[in-house]
Amino acid sequence: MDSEHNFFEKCYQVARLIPYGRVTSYGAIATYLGSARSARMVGWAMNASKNATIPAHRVVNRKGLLTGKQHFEGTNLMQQLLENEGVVVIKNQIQNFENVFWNPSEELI
DNA sequence: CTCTTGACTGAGG
DNA sequence: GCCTCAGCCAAGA
Repeated sequence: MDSEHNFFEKCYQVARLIPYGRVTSYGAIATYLGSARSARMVGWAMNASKNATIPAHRVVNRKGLLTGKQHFEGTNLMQQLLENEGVVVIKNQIQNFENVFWNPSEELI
């Protein structure tokens, strides 16, 4: 119902498709969904994703900054999760961001 | 219906 | 490179 192909559902699906040890940006997801200007909606969807099993910690802003870490438990849980996957994070900033960046519009078909 | 908020992004100074 | 402003779209009060 309800539009199984909602913006929300799409966000969730893409988020689930993010490979292990990779990260992407809100804008990249929004662009892949066809709404490049709706990056905020992606983040907002992620907020609602708390009730779903989604690796939201793999989604950061275009700078590779963990802007959403504040929404996780604790203050460095998001960083811990990323480092656990091999992603180097220093002070909420993903190191070697270009290398771990995963673009759904390019790598996903 | 109107106003505010928000896990964003790009352009301008 | 950093700070600020404007655009964007959806949900809640």
